Amino acid sequence: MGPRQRLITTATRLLTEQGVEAVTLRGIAKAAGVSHGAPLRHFTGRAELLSAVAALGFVELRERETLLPAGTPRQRLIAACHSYLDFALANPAMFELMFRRDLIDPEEPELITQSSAVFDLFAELVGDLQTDLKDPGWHPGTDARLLAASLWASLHGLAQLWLWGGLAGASFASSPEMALAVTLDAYLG
Amino acid sequence: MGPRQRLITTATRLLTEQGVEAVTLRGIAKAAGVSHGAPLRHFTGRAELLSAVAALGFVELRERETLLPAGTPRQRLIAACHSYLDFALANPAMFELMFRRDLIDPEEPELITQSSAVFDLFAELVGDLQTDLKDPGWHPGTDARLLAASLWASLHGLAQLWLWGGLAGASFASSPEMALAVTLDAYLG
DNA sequence: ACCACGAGTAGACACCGTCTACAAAAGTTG
DNA sequence: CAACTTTTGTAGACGGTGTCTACTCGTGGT
Repeated sequence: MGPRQRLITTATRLLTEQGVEAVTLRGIAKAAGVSHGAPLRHFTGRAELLSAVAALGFVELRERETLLPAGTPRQRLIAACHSYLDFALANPAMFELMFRRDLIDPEEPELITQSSAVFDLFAELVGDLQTDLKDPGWHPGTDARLLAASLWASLHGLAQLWLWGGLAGASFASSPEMALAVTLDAYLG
Repeated sequence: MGPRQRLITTATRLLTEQGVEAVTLRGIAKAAGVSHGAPLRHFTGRAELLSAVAALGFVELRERETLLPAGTPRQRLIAACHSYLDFALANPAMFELMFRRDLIDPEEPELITQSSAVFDLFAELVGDLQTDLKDPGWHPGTDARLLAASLWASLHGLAQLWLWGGLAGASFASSPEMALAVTLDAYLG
């Protein structure tokens, strides 16, 4: 494992263990046992390193959505929605980093590739349900990618607001599962 | 206007003009024409100042949702949803600050008060539609606040993902209005 | 006259990201 | 083998940031 990869894994560990505030360039260098300037030999700056970390987050998210249990298109889409929320709740720091424009570089090709792959997979599940013969009439007129974007945004907002904490005491009980059920009922009910 | 209020308005101006990255304690002090340490005479730290700014953001958001045109409960709820998205798109920096836990103090009483007020108002609109006699059968069994939280999360995710930019090229056309229409159709269709 | 207090200043400290000059190690090539 | 190049790492510096402390300067009250 080259030094570049070692820095990425060290940063990932630091991120999940100590949160997004701890992922500082000097902190990563210290945790990796190198001097504070060493990371800049392998990355043009902090944004590039953290972009690589965030890209791994999207990879992990996609793996979750790939390993869904078999079932009807409807069951698989519902499982994918749960997966998204589960991922965000299980990896709050990574989830935050993945959408923090000030920490990562949105133009990074690897990041665009991996995030697009997640969305494409999700849109595919939506399309599968739309064209399922045994489940007809589900949003027949709307573009699958537009529908997927809308549904994904709902899940994303749920995860974001839950992690934000503002709605915790106000509305949900002890987990966003209840609200997710309402959301899924609205789209799939 | 006391010095505390002047610092808040200066910070707000700096935020909307130059983005969330520009809202630094020293930058605010310079923009206000005082020395770099002066703000700490009126705020315990940066988080308290920015929390006051974010609280104003929630106040402005609530004003938007209060000044909705008259109409049926259904029309008013739809207008409120558009208002939320409009606010986020019109004030992207403020919207980002309002949900950045690392910049504000989520425990700040004023912040909790104002954000709760927005949610309460939104939940009231949801409740009005639920009990509207001319529009029966809309999610009759679910708690109004839970339903409001789910719907709000959908709007929030839409705004967040749009401002993030990842879905722009991928799915929406040139504005999130299309996706919002899909979302509203799912909940209210 | 005194003094307490609100408000501001200047300097220091510990971080941070980034840049530069330098050194060592590793691989490549004559 | 020797010389050279590339990779990798180091140490220091610079400007920026949030926060703390000591000090100053009015202003109003007793």
